[in-house]
Amino acid sequence: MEKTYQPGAIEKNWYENWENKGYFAPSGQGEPYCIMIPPPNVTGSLHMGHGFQESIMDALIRYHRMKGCNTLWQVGTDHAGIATQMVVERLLDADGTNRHALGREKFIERVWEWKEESGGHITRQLRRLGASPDWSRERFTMDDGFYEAVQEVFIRLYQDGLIYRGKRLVNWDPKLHTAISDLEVINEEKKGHLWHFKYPLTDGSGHLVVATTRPETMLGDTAVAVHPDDERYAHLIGKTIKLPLADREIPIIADEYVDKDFGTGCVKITPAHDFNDYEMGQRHNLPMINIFDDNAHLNTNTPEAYQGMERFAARDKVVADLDALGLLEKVVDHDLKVPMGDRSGVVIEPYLTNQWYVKTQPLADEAIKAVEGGDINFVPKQYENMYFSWMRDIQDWCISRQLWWGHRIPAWYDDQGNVYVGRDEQEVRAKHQLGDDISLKQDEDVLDTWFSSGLWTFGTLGWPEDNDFLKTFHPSSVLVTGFDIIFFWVARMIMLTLYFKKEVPFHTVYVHGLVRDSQGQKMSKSKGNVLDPIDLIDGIDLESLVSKRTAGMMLPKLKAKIEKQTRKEFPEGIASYGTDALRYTYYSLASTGRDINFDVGRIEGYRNFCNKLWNASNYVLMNTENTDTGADGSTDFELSLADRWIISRLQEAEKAVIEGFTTYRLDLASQALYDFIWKDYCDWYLELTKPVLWDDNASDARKKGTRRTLIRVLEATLRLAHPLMPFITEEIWQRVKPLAGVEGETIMLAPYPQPEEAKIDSQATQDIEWVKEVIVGIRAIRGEMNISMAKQLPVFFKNGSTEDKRRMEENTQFLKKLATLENITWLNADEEALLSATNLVGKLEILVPMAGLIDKDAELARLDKEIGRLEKDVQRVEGKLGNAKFVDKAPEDVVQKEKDKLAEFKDALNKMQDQKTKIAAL
RNA sequence: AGGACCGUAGCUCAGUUGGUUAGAGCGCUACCUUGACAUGGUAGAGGUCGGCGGUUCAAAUCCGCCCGGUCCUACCA
Repeated sequence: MEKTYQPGAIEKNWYENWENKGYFAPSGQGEPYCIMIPPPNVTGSLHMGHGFQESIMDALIRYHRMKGCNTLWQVGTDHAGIATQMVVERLLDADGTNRHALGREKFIERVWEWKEESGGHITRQLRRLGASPDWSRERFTMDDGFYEAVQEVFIRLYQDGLIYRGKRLVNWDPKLHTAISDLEVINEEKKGHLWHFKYPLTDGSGHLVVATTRPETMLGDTAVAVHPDDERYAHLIGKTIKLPLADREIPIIADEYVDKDFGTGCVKITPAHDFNDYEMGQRHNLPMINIFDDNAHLNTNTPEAYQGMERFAARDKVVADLDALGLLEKVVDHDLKVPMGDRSGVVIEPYLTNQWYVKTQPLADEAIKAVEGGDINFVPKQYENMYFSWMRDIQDWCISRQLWWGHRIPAWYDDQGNVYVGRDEQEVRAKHQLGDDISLKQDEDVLDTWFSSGLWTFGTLGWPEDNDFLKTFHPSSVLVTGFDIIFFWVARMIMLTLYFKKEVPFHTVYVHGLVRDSQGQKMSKSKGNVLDPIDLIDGIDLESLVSKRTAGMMLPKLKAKIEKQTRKEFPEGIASYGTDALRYTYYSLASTGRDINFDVGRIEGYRNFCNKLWNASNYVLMNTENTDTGADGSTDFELSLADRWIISRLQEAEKAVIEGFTTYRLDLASQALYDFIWKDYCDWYLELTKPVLWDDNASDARKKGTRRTLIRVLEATLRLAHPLMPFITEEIWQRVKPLAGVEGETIMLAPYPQPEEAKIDSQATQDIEWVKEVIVGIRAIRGEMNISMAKQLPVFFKNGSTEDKRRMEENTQFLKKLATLENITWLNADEEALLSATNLVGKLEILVPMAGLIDKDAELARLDKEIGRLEKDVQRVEGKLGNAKFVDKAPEDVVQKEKDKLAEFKDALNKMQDQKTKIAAL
């Protein structure tokens, strides 16, 4: 084996081997276990959040596969309507053309071309993470088969009266020229103004003052509203306003929505350009005057002077014009939230358009019941509240998008504007007896991408066709996802799946946190704090990292800042840590749904952990290869105390890791495994094997027992660790398996370890704990007295029990080797010891003679420290026991424990004080 | 405004149904190249568990209030 662990050298080979051999496919046997990947955006590349999510899924999948489940991990990507269309439009732009010049058909061809070239990027990266999905079943939301499912769902929902078309106010993106959902609108806090305008009353009796943050919309005002109980304005209700500039007469109405205490208490109402005003407009039957075109430029419903103006230019002009008329009362600074398009970054307009909607209430009712009734469980549980609160206040879902890339809506219109929904034009004609003389035109719009991803769990399995895969793997077992798409996706999957499949899409939703940088900042390109998981795996030099982080940066100032920050944080660039270390870091931080702050210091620690495992395995192989390890099943071996102990500890480690998997606490699983490998197996057990293997007098049976245990515990540990660190465990396991008497082509398909109660040996555990305490006690004296580890010491044991004596006799060789002892002498009660430095293991005194080794003052200082500590302990416990209430009310065993403790502390204190007296008298 | 989550060592994080001396990794200090590993070993320093109250024999843990942070939802035009 290589002297140090070299991840790059093994990962690629093993991955190709696994994939080529088809190990990722379901076995066809055992209990079904299925995860559907949340389809990453096809335009995307793998970021830290994906890395985290995929690593979690892969661990769960590998764990269940090894447990013998019929395991399917279905992978795929999402066509991402807006994002993909934007990417390709940018390419066209660079070529000096655009989609309109190309035409719809050619444009879509171009998108497909692009998808073929670039769409594999993210799946290639997924492979680098060691992900083990069934690649043969990879799906894309625009696949033919999937399209059938999407179409079917649309048609059935339409037939069932759950899809309708309507003219409503939507979130309009004036740059992308499409409706977008509420969830794609980000409300940003902005500093703005509140303009106060005087609106003259028609009867000439004066004016009232309205306040607005959006002056340009006044051109579309169709009322002014006041609160019905507002005495200041009661006399105005029913009168009318002469709307300036637009020169229209509009009513003054009363509505409880108005807040008397805000601004002047008078609100201008623009039903076509504000969601609240829209509702008020409906309540009062107000006309809706749309003042914008698709670009949010002013249209012909506005006075000629404004027509064609861009919305913000129009704002300035409205303000100036009103000011010129003496109608601008004042302008005050005002903080407000501005709706911004998530993708386009421009201000979103509430805009009246014809759109398709899903009537969500009936679907939501069922979806709520599924979670309330426990058919679906969220982990952690608190996310259920988030889900409920959204579901209970759900709005109808606008599913049409004015894009070209996506699932085109299967609806046709005749010249009269009648709409016909069906699979294709022929079907529509046949069904509605429309002759060839009637021209039909398909709806230009496509469906919201989330409409198709809502069918992901069953659509990917071949629905509407009813096949074996669908029967076996649906509902899926668990959905692993971030909380940020619970509304976008999780909720919609639950609604649509319940409606069409009459069953839930998944039983458990495991919600993980967001990956942030080590400071808790969100990773973003503009902050320049993005880490690429692949760079953590392969490493990257500083210059490449800097140019990567600043690529495409337009602002020189920002670019310089990011460069500086990057050079400071990674002066040496990023080292190559390997996939397993990256994955382990994710797991160690994957506690209950909270965000994780990714600190490069952690990954370095886990790279070291991989190296530790590598080198420990090297030691094991060196000592077992070409020897008899009992691989043939022979039983002529004998287990040492250390062997029994490590086997026992292995059972407990297995329990803890399995517990971590079943409760989705991969941080606890990884911690338990880490501690077992490093602290139990490497720090103690490997050291404890040396006195046996290197002892010429040890029996063959005992040596064989030790070698057998070394290799078998390692073999089981590798299987235990495999779901978390697939590559290194496979590499080592291949060498270990013949020596452990294990068959199998790959660790991936080897059985997962099962703890056996019978192998838990508390006697061995207690004995080894004693051995460890003795060794640590001696080392502590050595460490504090600056005695070299190389110096062999004589030690004396005094005041020990018969149990101590037995343990000493049985473990002399362990103690001598691990504490570097010259000899151990047991002193009977009546024997006087040499003047010594002392440590206690229970009542047993461990004595290291001072002669020539230990300075009197140093030992006195050490004793003082120890005595001080014990005095505090005694004081604390005495205080507790002196409290009558504690003694009366606390449970018996707790009180007894305190009493035992006190006795122990007092005994230790006495012994230490005696020592001090003796040494001080010197 | 409402809600959720978080605040534990210099940093990143664990801490189960309240009950040993509150733990880990990184970093730090001292010593050590000993025959798996310096990506290592041994020993050690470092915490009034955000603050104040309360419940309890006993609170990092349960309850209330406050402070600080993150996020979500809804927003007053």
